[in-house]
Amino acid sequence: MLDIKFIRENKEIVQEGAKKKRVEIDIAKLVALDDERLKELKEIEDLRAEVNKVSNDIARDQDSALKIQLIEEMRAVKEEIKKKEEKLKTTIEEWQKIMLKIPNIPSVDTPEGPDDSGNQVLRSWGEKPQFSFKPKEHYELGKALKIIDTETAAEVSGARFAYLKGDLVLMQFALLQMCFEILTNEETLKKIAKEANVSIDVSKFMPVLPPVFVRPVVQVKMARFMTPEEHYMFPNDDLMLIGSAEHTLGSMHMGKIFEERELPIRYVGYSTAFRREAGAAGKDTNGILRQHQFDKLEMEVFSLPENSMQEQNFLVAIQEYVLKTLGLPYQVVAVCTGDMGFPDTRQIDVETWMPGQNKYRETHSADYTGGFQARRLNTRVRRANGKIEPVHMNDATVIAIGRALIAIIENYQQADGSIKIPEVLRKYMGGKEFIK
RNA sequence: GGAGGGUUCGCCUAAUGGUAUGGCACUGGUUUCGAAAACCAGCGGGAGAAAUCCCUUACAGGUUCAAGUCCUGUACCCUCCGCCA
Repeated sequence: MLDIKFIRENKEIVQEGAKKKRVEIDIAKLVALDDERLKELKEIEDLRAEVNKVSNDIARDQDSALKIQLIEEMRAVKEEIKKKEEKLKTTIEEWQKIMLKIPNIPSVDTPEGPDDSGNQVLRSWGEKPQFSFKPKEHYELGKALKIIDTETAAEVSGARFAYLKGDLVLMQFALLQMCFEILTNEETLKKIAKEANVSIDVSKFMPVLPPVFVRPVVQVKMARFMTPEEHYMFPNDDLMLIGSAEHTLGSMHMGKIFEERELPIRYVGYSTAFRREAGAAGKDTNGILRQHQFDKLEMEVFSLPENSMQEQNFLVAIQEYVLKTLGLPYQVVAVCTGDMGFPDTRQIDVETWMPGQNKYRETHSADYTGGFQARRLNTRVRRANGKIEPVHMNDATVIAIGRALIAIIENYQQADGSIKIPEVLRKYMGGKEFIK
């Protein structure tokens, strides 16, 4: 949610931002409603002030005749307040409906475009591996090696589920181990920040295992409830499954006011993500690229507004470091206005090279939402000068297991169909060199 | 799932239905060579240039001129029972 004051003072910017994001909004109507809201609020507050004052008089007053008269009067005033409150409630409801539909404004360096065709490659890293044979896709290799079984999963659970088996399972935990070591080592983080030219204080990340269920009202505050049909809903329990650890990490500090010196706060959370993939019918149906269920390690950072853009750069640098460590070629992409998330002001994706598909595929995302989510969550910071404002929030993938495994399988495949295990992972896998 | 108890500032805590108390911690200041101690001030949120006003005792309603306090519902926490990895 944007600040209503900001909206009132920057109508054109807000309108233009929404247009770039391909979202339709009616600012004029919102402002008119807001005028109404403020007027009604003022009237009610004045009446309340009167009641408060007179009630005090009643408590003090000795003259019982006067008392009875005042009580009579206040009864009438109370009726009036009630009526006005009814009206205000309707006004606020309508006001809120529009407010929730106003997207965050794209940063100035966000490229403009209608959809993912407008995304801009910022840089790329790594040599694409050369093969003396035609590289295969992950699901062919995975099936032959008996480490990915989608057929059994289809019978048991349906499409877009999989059994991961054997060494691939060990590799998942190896990846997690490796990433946790990076994110909890201050020296490594300092090195990453320095190389990326990021000038913020780095500290360790606090590891978290968050709940995978979330209340829908909280999801609304995270601005991740724009498309309810993409989530698994449990109406009997008023719960839904999270689509990312972000949803229960970002909401950890609802209603909290941080002191300036407490920030930044950095979390790394591990959870399973659940997605219905509604509207993705027929897309990426083979293998484990697009699953209803996958595990993911996610970073969530609460920071001061002036540091938060740097913070996003830091998070992207970490993503790049992870991929470099694994020896996987990638490109960093500035996601354009028409493709970026509703609450994002700047979105950076990292796409990793997938030789089997002969293209880059999204493996990481870094969402900078500014104070947009924080305003809805009411997560704020008290500055040194006493002023209170929303914190800024960043959320970014460390590693999405399914897609990382695909990248490793396809990049490290051998002529005989085996998979060479990246050296950095071997120490977590009993020293093994190949999956075969 | 059943029974009972609870929820007031970061922590603790007070409040015959009469308009949220005090302490600790914290922040700033005085003092000090510096610190500790002591003393002074601030310390739930919002609007406002300010005066001031409104809101705030888990949340949502209700009764009342007036609700932390009475009533109803919900959430969460604790204890015990049941079930359970």
